[in-house]
Amino acid sequence: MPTIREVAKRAGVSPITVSRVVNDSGYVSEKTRARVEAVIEELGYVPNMLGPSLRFKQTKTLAVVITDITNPFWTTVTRGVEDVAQANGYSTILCNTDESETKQEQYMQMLLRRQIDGILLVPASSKAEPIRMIQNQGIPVVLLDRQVNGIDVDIVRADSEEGAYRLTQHLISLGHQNIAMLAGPKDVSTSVDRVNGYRRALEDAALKTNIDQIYWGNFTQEAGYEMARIVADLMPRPTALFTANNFIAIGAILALKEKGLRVPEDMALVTIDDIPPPYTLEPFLTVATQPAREMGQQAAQLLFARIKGEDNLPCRQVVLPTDMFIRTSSGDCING
Amino acid sequence: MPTIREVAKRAGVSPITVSRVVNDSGYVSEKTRARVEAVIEELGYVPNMLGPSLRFKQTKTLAVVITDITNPFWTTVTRGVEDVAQANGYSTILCNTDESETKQEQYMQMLLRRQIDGILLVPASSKAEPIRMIQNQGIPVVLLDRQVNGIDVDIVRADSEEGAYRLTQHLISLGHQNIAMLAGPKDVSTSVDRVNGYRRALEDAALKTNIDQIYWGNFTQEAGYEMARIVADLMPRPTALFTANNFIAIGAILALKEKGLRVPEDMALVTIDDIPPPYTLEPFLTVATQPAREMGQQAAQLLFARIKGEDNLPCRQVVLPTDMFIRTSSGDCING
DNA sequence: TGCTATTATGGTATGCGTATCATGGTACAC
DNA sequence: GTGTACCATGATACGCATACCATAATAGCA
Repeated sequence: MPTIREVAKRAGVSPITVSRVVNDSGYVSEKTRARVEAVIEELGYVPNMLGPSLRFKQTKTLAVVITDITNPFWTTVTRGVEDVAQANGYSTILCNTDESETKQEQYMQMLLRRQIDGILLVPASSKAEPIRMIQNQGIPVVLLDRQVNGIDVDIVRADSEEGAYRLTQHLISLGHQNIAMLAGPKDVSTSVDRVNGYRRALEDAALKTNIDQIYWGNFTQEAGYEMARIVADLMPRPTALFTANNFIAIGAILALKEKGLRVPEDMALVTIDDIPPPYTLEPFLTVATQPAREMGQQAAQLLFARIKGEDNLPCRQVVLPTDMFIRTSSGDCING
Repeated sequence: MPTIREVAKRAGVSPITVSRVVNDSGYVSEKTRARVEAVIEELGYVPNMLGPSLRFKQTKTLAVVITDITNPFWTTVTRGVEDVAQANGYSTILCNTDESETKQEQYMQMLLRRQIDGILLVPASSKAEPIRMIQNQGIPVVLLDRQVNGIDVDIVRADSEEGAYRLTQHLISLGHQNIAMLAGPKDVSTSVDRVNGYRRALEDAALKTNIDQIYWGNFTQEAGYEMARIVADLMPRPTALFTANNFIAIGAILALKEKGLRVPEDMALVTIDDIPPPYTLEPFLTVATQPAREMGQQAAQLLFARIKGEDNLPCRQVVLPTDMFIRTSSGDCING
């Protein structure tokens, strides 16, 4: 690995001249440029970023910290981030917390040591402290998808509340009066938002919201399975299910099937988040989807605004609309 | 962002003493340690890795370069890499090439500039040149999943040939004599391996391999759809399909359905790679799966061996067995 | 007491690219 | 000839943590 000095020596110029050739900055005569470029080629010189990074305190690196790297939703968000990062000459480091606070904390330490320029974070917990810690270090942060109370911070998220509202409204418009909600965790903002949207739709339709119709669980297939088994045995049994994400939906459908209940004939079903297209034989879920890639892009843009010095602006909240697709799982009008 | 010097000053010691406290190395009296730790806490000091990275030419960072970040197979491989990296105190940078040689090249440049310690690469092309370039820079590389001819390099992959052999054999054992293969690209080694396994099984069973029964395409749903449409119209129509991966399988099933053909009644089907569990309502594909996480782990271990100085050892090839799951898509014995 | 081993601390040099400032040359106008 | 603008190149210093060597104090032992 030759250094700029070796290249300079061989080309008979000073290191700074090589630097100018490499970065296409300042004045260099054509003759010198050609000679230097020849030597660079010959030695296979690649500049070492660490020098300038150390000197000028910027690594041109962002971090994206997500909660599940095997979930295409998050990796699609990450691609959105990369779109913008690359356009700005930045690279991204991707970190996977598995929803663990401890892992998140470890990654934060690592990222700070690496002098990362900014962090895009899907919080693994609803605690403000870890985020405050980063801010105290002077590192810009933008939250993705999940809100955290008690802290002033930029955030980009989808309008879960509105998406849930519309899905619920759709079920109501089909004639459903008894709709159960299989929700995610109580301490994740998107989960709460979806419950709120569901509630608001019921209230607007003057259907009494029965608190017992809301089942708090997890964003997993297993949780969906367990919750749906309970709902299936209720008397009277709800005629429709609102599941808070795609994994819950799949778990729920499995449980219903076991109970001999068909979707949508015996139980209509709507959900947030689609099954990734390459894995579905036939899209059948009526869903509200979150614009993953755009979320990543917008979040990265917000982050760059901060990095480039808009420190004093008040924190912004970007809320993107969901897309709704009415398919077969919600069934037809039950009164028709 | 305080530096070690500021901490040292405030604690009334030299920077090197602070370093010893932080890294728990050398001798430090209990009294001094306590004082330094208090100051570290007070100032929120986080060591800057860039200094030592620059000085000692190691960044404690690996890169994983994959071809599709939204494919859970690759991200699971990545988790395997992380398992091992973390245990060794290394971080990983994840790069996504989208199967593009240009993107791969750009990422390589970036990684070299960052003085990455080693690279785990899923080659976006079968060309040896990009890999040789990295090796020339003295950076250890281990290939993942795909072989590249004409170059001496470590590789970790699954035994696609054997997996394909067993799947084909299974179809033959069920009585199928006319089995079509919907393959991936001709220039990706895993694709070729799978075709070879299929051929070998047919030969061993003394079934004439008809070259026209092999359809080369892409590892995508669209390709699977197109190829299956052709096969469905053949006269005589094959009684079984071997699809080279899960996306091709799904595309093929869709096409067959359109043609009014049921799986497995009218057409048996086997494939390599499963549909990720959280997205299947019911696993029904008869598959040979590749041990993604283990592949990542083994590859990372190989890489660390190189990083830690086993430079002169000959290149190794780790071939992991596939797991076979016989489910409903391959159907029952057609002669029974 | 004198010797070595152990404990505790610090000074200096190092790695790499480039911002900043400085130097000197050429070309052109007046 | 002088002044000005531009072109071309270089010297120096900087950022941070730590390996290496040096120093010094104390403890242990004959």
